[in-house]
Amino acid sequence: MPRDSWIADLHIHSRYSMACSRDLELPNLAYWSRRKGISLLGTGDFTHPAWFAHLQENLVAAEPGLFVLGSSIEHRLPSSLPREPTRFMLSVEISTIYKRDDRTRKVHHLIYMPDFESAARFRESLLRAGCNLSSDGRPIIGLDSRDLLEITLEASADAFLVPAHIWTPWFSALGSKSGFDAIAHCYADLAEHIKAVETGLSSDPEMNQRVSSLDAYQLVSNSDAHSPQALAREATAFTCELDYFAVRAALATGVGLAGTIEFFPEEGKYHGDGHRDCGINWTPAQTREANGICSVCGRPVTVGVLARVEDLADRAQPVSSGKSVTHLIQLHEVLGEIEGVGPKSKTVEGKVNALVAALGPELDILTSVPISEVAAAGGELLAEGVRRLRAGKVTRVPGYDGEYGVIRLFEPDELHVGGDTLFDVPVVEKVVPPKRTVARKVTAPRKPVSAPPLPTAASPHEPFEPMLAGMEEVGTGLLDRLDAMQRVAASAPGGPLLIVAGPGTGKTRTLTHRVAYLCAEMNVYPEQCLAITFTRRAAEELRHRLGGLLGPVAKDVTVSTFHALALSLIREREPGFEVTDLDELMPKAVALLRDQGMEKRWPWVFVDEYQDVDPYQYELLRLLVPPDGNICAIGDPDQAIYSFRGADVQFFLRFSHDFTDARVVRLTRNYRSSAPIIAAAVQAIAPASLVPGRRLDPAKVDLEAPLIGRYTAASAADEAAFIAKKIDELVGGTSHRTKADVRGMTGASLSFGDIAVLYRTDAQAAAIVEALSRASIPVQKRSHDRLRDRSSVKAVVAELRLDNGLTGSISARLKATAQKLEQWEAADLLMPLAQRCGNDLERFLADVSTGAEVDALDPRAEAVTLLTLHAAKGLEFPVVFLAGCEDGLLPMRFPGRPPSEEDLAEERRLFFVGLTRAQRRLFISHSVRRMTFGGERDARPTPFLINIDSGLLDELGESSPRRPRDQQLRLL
DNA sequence: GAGTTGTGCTTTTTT
DNA sequence: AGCACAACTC
Repeated sequence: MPRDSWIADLHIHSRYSMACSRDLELPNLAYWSRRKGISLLGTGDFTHPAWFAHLQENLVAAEPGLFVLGSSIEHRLPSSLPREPTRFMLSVEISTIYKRDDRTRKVHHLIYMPDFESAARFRESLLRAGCNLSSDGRPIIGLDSRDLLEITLEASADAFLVPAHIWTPWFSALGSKSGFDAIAHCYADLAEHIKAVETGLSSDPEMNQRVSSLDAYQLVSNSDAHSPQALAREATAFTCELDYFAVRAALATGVGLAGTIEFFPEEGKYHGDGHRDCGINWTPAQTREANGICSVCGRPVTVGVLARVEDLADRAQPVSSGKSVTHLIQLHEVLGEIEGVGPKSKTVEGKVNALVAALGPELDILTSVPISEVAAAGGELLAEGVRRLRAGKVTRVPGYDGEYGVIRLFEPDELHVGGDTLFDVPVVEKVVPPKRTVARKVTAPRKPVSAPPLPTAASPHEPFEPMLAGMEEVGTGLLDRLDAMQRVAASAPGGPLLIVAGPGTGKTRTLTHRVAYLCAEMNVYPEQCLAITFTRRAAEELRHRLGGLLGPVAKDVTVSTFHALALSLIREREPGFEVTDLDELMPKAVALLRDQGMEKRWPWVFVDEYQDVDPYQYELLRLLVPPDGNICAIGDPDQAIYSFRGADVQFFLRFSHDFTDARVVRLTRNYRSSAPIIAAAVQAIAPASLVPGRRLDPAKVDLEAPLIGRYTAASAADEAAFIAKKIDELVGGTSHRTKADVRGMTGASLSFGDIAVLYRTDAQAAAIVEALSRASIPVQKRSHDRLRDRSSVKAVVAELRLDNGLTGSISARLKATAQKLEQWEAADLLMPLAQRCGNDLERFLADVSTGAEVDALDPRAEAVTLLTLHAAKGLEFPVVFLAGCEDGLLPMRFPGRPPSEEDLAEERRLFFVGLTRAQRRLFISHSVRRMTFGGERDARPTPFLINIDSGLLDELGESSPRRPRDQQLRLL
């Protein structure tokens, strides 16, 4: 290292991070930095609320963008150390877990902020995106890396991001398990903002310099310390000014960046390949020879950093950047080896203290203190050890599969008492091939590596649907992509048509293809078609998919919710009608149509979810369609779950009676779920099915399909803990390495967004949110949050529209309105849109009303979805947890009020809906005790389980011990 | 005004 | 069930 350089360690953690020492508080960090010889330390963990407060309380501003400890720690330090206080820089490591291109990605990032205000903005953006920052100092969030970078850059123009330990297999940008093949892929269109990468403990610059795509980046090293003692075990040396902006510039250009202090890469936990549990420790060549399969357990070995580097390397030899590289092992490890005791022992601690008091900072002792002085203070053996260390003459046993490697300075017999043989034993030379570095003077910034164009995270990955070129051109093959019964339904002639579509049988697909078929091949005009749904979401989905099939003419099809349709019919007859009570809309529309005669504008009417129509909606349909008219109703009576708000499944069941000569088509081929899930669902609904001869046939045949997991919990908290643990396994571990559960996941992998937890009542959510948050698993309760967001946005917009006294740009008016209503979050959300609209209020109002605009402004983090069974209808997830499957909860029972047969049947349908949301994995859980109706009581599993063949269920453990009462009964 | 009786509670979408 | 609250009665 150049003499005038200073040392920075810009990746550490606080006491609030998982598996980190409780001693990680600012005074201790300052103390240990001084002992180690660090001038600049990252604070780590600034997104954590408690640590953020601790930082604000204890730090005072120093050089631009840097801070120092407000209180003095000089009294704790020996006088041998320079009296310069340690500077701090706001830093945090963030773990992103998300899905891109159908693969789960887990990438760690280091983020730096120049001031507390920017850091606070950054925290708020993450909170707004739905991230949980409280349970771990290193938060796990469901955002795409690219989106995280965007949020970073938005928080401050001076903020920057450095990909962390880029080679580790499980959690990094280039990791073999869940990363990318180039840094640029990871950050997509924002990749140019990445200037430096952290090489991590298991790789050193030489290894990185065999990968030409990394030439574009400065290489930095940090300790990733989980305890104060580990500070500066790796570090970066600078020669620039000691301030945030100079450091940022040095990391961007290399000017002022002197080099790095490194582990011998073999010491890293993931350097080599192997299996820790099987005792297999292989070189990449050995792994290749064994085809990657562990000779002990037969499973693929964990492929380490060295192999990954070789995979991506496009040079046989490294091309040096000219930066200094210093390989070290820590002083306490050197002393531990010499003394024959543990590196964390009291003996070693005492020796280190004495050496620091005599010679100064640990790093100086290891790198620059004259050997004679080391010998004088620490003895000949230590001096020889340090001499060998500085010469790189060490023995290396590589680390693998999470096991640290071992670096030794001496052979065991050299350390025997007597010491005579010490200098006679040949020293083991470096194992790595001699380097042939090419000197390079220029460190000017280079162009980032070119990467193939990537879909950005913002663009949804919609399934490809070919577009019909035009109305006149017959869409040959339009129906080719349907199965036999879907085709029968889609191409049926006019007249009443009822499609009984079981879950996952392609209901929307069939409906959209029918519309497209009629328009493209049967001379039906799109404007003659009316498609009615219950929810805006369903309407949007229908519109979108029709657009994909029909192209531009799709917009001529009227797609509307029942309520929107009612409103427009009323407005045509009573211009200027304002929206009063939502419940009034349907009756009023029906009354008007009844008085004024049938509405004949749409000769072709399509109704989604027909099993959920209520008497008014039914009446409206009768007024839109004559008994022999072209009505196509689609739905599934076994999914009728809305009787509590007036829906009546009888309308579905008597369709053929209401509409003459109705054709009935049944869709039974299920494309959604695995065979065991489908079998269980059919068995569960059978006793109360409203579909004669109910059947569902799995389209996928997978003999490996996992069974349905069943868990008996001791309490609601235990059930929630089970769900949290299982989710951690399913995503292959969130922080520490968990035993991954990859069953049923051929060719794909899982992330948080693929997982849903369903329950009967909203009250159940609290325990689950609590357990998942504690496990750092991001969660979102659907609908609730969104509704709140949307309503506050609406309030702001309504106020903005009303207040004519306000003048100036929309953004200025928005600001004023936000102040008035104290709706800061909503205003923040709308601000970019407002700025785009300038002074055009109409455009602003129109854009807001589409809703999609608002959604697009709010990049939501991927998260496990929590929702009620009712809210889950129409959705599907690769993994579903069905929680609280207990008698009394599902089916819901009110004490003292026995449920009617019809009530029970609807609860059973709710269970059926829940089961059929799952694609690949389904977990059913119930607790033996549960709080209900103000008291905790015993609970039995839902009686609906009785109908499911026990061979389909996989008992995942009974956490509750047999109750004492039962044991006593046995004894009697 | 104090005391009594009755009701609802879960699920939730729609301009 | 068991509580909160509204609508009764005296």
